[in-house]
Amino acid sequence: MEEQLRALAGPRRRQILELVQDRELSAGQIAAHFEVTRPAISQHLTVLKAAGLVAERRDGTRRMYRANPAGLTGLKQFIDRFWATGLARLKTEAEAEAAGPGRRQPAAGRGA
Amino acid sequence: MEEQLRALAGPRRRQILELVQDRELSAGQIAAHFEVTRPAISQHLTVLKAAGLVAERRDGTRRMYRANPAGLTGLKQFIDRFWATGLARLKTEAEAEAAGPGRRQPAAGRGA
DNA sequence: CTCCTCCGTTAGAAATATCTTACGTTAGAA
DNA sequence: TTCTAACGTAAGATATTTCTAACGGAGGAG
Repeated sequence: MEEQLRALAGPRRRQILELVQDRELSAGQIAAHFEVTRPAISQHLTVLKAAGLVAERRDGTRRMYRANPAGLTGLKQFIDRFWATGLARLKTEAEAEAAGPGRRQPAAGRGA
Repeated sequence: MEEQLRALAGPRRRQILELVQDRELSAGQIAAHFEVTRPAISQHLTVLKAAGLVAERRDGTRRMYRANPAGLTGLKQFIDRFWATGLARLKTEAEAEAAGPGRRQPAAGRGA
């Protein structure tokens, strides 16, 4: 998950990912969308591939890339878990607040 | 979202986030869990706070921190959207494959 | 008031990321 | 084979990140 976060942290790589999200493009086609040099894009593609966020397919002398949603599995789980835990805590606190801001021992929690 | 991704990309900051996910801790208590110096932790907390991933509360001379799940909203949406789009594409391709690997014009899609 | 604790901020060193230029490799056309 | 197109890789410059050491301010105890 470390690799995926670091890969996504770069804005250029997120843009690349958007490009190949719903279509397959060659390295050259991807590079044509940006103002940086082609080797720079190639390096970004290497990082994305290492993180499992894009899949590579060879077609003669070209290399075709497309997004690989499965590579996001770990990160998605991390965020979902965090999100769920946080919401649960907020809910608990809201209930405690509703039960009585001054009380110290609200009547052993029956939610809603 | 840029800020949140860069904040999460550092392993140390993810560990901090885990620590304050379900309890509130002071800066000093957080620092005590790591082997780096206290100012380093303070800087990480500044980054996390700027990204909206933690909330700060003052208690006398101390500063208490806890995770703020709402700060993940944008990133969660980004990942969920990406995930959904990718799964939809995979599903479409699987159906096309099932309809006939050699065919060029499968009989206008009736799913499953 | 003085003293002490807790913490953020600054300055600077070391590691890392991102880009450009130059080069090497592979696949197909002539 | 020779030539060309499409890419990846290596080397090096510059910017950014992450840490440590030193310092400064705010809040309570005596």
